[in-house]
Amino acid sequence: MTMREKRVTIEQVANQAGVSIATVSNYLNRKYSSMSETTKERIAAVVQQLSYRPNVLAQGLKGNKSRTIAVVVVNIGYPFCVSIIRALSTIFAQQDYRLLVCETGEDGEREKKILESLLAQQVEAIVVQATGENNRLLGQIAQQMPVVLVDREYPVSNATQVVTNNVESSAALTGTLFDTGYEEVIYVTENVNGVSTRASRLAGYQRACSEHGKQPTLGWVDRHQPSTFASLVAQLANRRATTPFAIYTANGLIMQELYPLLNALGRKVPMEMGLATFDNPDWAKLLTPPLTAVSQPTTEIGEFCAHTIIGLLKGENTPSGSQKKVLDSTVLLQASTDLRQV
Amino acid sequence: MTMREKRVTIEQVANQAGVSIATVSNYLNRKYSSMSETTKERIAAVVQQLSYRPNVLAQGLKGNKSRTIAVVVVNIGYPFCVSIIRALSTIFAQQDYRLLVCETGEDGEREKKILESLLAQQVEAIVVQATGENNRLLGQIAQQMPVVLVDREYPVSNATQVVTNNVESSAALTGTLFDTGYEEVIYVTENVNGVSTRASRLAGYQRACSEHGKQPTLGWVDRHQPSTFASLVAQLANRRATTPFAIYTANGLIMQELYPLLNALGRKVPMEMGLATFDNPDWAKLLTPPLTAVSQPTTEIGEFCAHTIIGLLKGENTPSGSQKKVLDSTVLLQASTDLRQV
DNA sequence: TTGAAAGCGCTAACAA
DNA sequence: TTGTTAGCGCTTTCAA
Repeated sequence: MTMREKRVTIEQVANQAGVSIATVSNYLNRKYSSMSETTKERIAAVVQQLSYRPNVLAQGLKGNKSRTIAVVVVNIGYPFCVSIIRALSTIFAQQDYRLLVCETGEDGEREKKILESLLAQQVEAIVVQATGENNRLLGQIAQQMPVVLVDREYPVSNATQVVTNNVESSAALTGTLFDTGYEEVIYVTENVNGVSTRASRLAGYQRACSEHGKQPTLGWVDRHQPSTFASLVAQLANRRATTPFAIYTANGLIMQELYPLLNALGRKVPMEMGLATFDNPDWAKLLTPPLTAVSQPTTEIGEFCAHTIIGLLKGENTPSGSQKKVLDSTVLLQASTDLRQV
Repeated sequence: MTMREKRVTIEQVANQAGVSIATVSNYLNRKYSSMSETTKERIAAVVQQLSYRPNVLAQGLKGNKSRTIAVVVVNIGYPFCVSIIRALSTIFAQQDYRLLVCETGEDGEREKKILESLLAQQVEAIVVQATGENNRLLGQIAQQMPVVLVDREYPVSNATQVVTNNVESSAALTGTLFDTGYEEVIYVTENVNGVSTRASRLAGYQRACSEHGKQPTLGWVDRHQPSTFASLVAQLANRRATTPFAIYTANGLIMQELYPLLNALGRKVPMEMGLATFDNPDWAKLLTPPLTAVSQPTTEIGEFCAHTIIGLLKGENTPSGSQKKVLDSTVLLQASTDLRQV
């Protein structure tokens, strides 16, 4: 490939159209207020012919506007993140904003690097599913541009928060499991580790337990250590098969790991063992029986973030202090926790 | 939030450090060849103190380098695309390149807009899972920067192609199903519609049929029209249960839609009905029984694209003409097509 | 109705 | 070893 063929510039357009650079610029920015039809047409023709496109970098340098928004998530592959990214991408594309996608891998250092790089990149706003290790930095950034914390809550001044009602929906699911007839609900989670969603879901579970006069039972796993799953399941294997219990996992990824192992136990679902998970991965309805889940309104979350930012960006009205939006998840009961069935 | 606080510029750093702008620039670009320790230290201190970060837009304007790569996929949510994006993102992040993610939704017009916008954005390279409707435009772009066509093959001059051996792996899977003992393999696909992967997988299926002296049976569905799935399954319901047949879907998304309907038929899998799919979605192993699948080396594909681009970008050695790389998929046999089992 | 000219923040010759 | 200067391509006053 023959690289670096000189790109067409506004100057060439101006020359060829026989007008000044400024006039072309005005034309491009639709400042037609007073511009002869002939000029317009002439410029249009040349733009067409040269297939000229203004250099976004140059435009940005002048006005400090990059027309770029960044989204920073823990893992680009998580269904939750994918869904958020899709929503943002769709809306921003319509508004002629570009979307920069970054991934922290739950690593605070990496997150810091990313945020600094975004600053250098002159992005106009940031949506971030934060690790919680850079709250101060995020606060500073939020003084310069819109920052939206999504999914996880942290004390960051000037940032907008968009979260779901984790405590309530977790409690609702747990309560339903007890009401359905499970004597015991075993909650399987990762180390909370400062992550607000994990803390909230756990709290919701615990609240429901105490409300139902039940003892909480926790199973701890680490997704990066398969042995933690194995030993949890080994414990379960030793149980008497008399009282039916339910397994409730704190997110879909845990269930994804755990499920094959649970299956190998040979316990009948849902009669001997109920199965439920937070998150509603697209495979939940493919399992036999289909899996009870808490479905988060991911598309709405993404859309809300996008609209918030667009609002902030055009209306220069700057709502000081932090805003917080809570969206509601839905409990989807399926056969995997239905004790009434045959 | 108090927007638009003046950002720190190189000039302020220079002033405060008592040196010239050029010296700061040299320092930033590690052109230490001859620079006194004191100067270095002084600049370092000021950079630190002001937490200065060079404006990427300005840097880019000068050298026409945006340090941005774009990836254009059909759908950000498809597991195949997610996997590619992740690989690209990881590698480019390491090299301090940013990744712009765009989505065409299989729409040629939208793809065209995106490509033009990327051109304006001065991206340095493009990875694209193309629709096939902008081959000429892609060819032109490929004269200015590296263009990698991924997944789908089209006649685009100067572009690198990265694909998998769709024909062979599809034939291999089909052949295995026949060998296993299924009298008939029903291939379920979407309209080929000019998409090379669909054509190849279909061709592979047909080849295997003829090699085994079997009649091909095609089921056509449209993912945007649920009724097509329903009517396909209705046909299957009328079959006598005597001869075992297998269903082989052209991709994971089709299987995802089809599976619940097939399940409702009540046919025993794998004895009365075998199930297999192209793609290896992460839920394949969660089904009962686990699903036979053709696993594409998505991570390798992404990595190959990334390395190709990085090579092209630094080594200005310009390999003229198109290159083509074929990576091999793997057939993963699971219980869903295992007729030997009890 | 149009154009000249001054930057935006940075890099890279070339001088000193 | 460091500084001066001329742009990169565009927007935006301010004049003409």
